[in-house]
Amino acid sequence: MSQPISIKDIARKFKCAPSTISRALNDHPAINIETRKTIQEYATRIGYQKNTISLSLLNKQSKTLGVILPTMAHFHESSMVEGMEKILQPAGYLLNICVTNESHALERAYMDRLVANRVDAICISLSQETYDKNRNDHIDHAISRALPLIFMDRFYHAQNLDQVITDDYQGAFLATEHLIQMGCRRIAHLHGPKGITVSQQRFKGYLDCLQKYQLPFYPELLAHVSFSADSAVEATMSLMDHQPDGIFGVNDEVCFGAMKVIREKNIRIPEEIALVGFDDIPLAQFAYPPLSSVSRQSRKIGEETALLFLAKIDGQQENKQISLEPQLIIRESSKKRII
Amino acid sequence: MSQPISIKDIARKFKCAPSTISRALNDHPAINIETRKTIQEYATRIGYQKNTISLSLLNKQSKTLGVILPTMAHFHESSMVEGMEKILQPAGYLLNICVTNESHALERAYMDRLVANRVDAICISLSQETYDKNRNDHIDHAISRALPLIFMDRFYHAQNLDQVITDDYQGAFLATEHLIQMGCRRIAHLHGPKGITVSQQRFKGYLDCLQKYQLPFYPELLAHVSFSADSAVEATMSLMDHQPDGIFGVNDEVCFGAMKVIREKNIRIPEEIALVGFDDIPLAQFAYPPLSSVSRQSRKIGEETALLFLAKIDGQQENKQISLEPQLIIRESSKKRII
DNA sequence: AAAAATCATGCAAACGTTTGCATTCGTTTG
DNA sequence: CAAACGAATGCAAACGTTTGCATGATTTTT
Repeated sequence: MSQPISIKDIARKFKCAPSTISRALNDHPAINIETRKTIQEYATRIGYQKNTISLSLLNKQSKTLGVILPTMAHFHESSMVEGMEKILQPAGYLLNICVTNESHALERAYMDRLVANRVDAICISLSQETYDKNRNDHIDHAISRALPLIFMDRFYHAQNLDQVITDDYQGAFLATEHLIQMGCRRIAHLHGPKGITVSQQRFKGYLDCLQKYQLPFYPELLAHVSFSADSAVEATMSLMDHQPDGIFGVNDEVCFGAMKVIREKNIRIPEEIALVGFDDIPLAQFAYPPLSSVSRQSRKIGEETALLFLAKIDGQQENKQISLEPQLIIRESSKKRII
Repeated sequence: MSQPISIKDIARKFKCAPSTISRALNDHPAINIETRKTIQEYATRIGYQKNTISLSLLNKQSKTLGVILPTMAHFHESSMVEGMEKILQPAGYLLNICVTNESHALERAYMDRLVANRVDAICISLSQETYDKNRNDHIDHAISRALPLIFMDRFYHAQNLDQVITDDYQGAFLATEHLIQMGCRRIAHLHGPKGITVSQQRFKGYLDCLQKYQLPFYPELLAHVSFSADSAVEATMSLMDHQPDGIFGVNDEVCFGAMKVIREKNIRIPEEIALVGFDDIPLAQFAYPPLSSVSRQSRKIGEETALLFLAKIDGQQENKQISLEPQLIIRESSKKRII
């Protein structure tokens, strides 16, 4: 494997100092304009490519961001990444993307690696295990080394840190309220994985909304699922024994699972059971019937995170908490009456 | 922002040479066992983290892979990434993920940046524009600098390069054959974006299968879509004028779009029109009716790509072309008769 | 007691690039 | 003619780590 060409190689060719080559390539006015041209031409011709590693070492910045995500399988996460790239590519940043698979150990390992790699910041969506075990040493560690750390998507309890999240509580409240307004009185909830803040917040929004409208909360109308459609099948079956007239799902995928079960039981949607999901994935409107959902502007979370980072390295001192407003998108799956 | 602690800082503390610290931290037997322990303890206590950048510079390897993708929005791509991570994380590699949005210019820019960053290899899924414009200089350039380059998912015409792809042709053939065996005689095809090899291969598989079974190809039963469900709506409407009795979609999303149109026209699936998609996304089985699809083992593409890379840096010389066998998953959407 | 072996540590170069401060010219100015 | 100036280039240090070789100190062997 041939070594890449370095500035020193070029210097040897021109019988001059590496500093001259460096300046010539950077169009430094101190270098004779003719010399500059000649060197630049030669460099492009032989395909010289600057070694950014040495630059990172020198300037103590890698122009790279670490991104730690629990998973990438859902539309939500990949949209966030796309949003980040959209802002950060023009700014010259690369992304180191790490998928923890909700494992605390992996999250830790990746965190260490990113720190060792001297990324300019870490954007993290905490893993479920980190919540469960409540082990935050790696987080505190990162904070203590003054490495910009931005919590993305999933809330971290500590006050006053940089966070970009959606108001899940508000979104869940909107969804539940809508079902109530459509006439539902026995609203079931497909509850996300325990311990995950996202699940808890959505459950809380659902609960508080029931209370506001003085509807009782029936524990038998609660079923736990993971975030997959698959997991919703069994959960929904168990719900069916208790005659719900509406279902609020922790995300759209589980609603797809629920709808399948409901259809197979020949129960009509939305007449007998209305449904609202969360995330507004692109396929939501192609469900049968089209699925109402709460959009949380996944792409925008990524964009805002990127912008927050840029502001931060631009000298902005105070930490910022950005909460994006969710939007209720109403489709057939919840239209029990004309609105 | 406090500077991270370096080996030199520790050396100063212990009034010894940096080399001693380095060896101590790496558990080098030449260093007194007691000294080693003391230094290691001190290092962990003050939170020393090795600077991998300097190591990369020294060892001429960054332990990082560049991954260039046209998009991340689909299950297929994020699964590939997850597959890569699964293999590469234990091997100590990080991923630099770049989304080109199918733009040639961005692909070029990212390529340069990754080369400048001295990634150990680049895994690329070519952008549509690169195919369209047939501009491969950046590719040839990378190849000429002996940087391991692995084509992932999308085929590159040059022979004898490293490639990990699915046999799209074969998958399309299987899907079409299945529709024929189910009794379809007027099979429409929702053709993917022009110029993309994936689209072309699937179209070719469809065509050749029709021919094998001596069925005529009706140009009016061809409609072009992007990869989104949305784009399939209009396309399917236009098809409906020509009474297809089966549809083979370039991916699952477009089939969701098609199914919505068909349902709204009160045409029965699969009795009047049978459908088969491609990718076998997790929601396919939750379509109404459950969608038959060709699985292309997205995750496995990522895993194989990672393994190919590992073999490569392990000294394997010859290039390898890996083609993964697609699998037809039969569900309700195509079951016109009992099988 | 001298030679040899063992142990622990230090020196310095290397990786590729940038940059403040010389240095070496040749030219202009008083 | 000397002093000052300007242009073009070179020197060397710096970033953080590793590693072959040398050095010095102690112990073992003959």
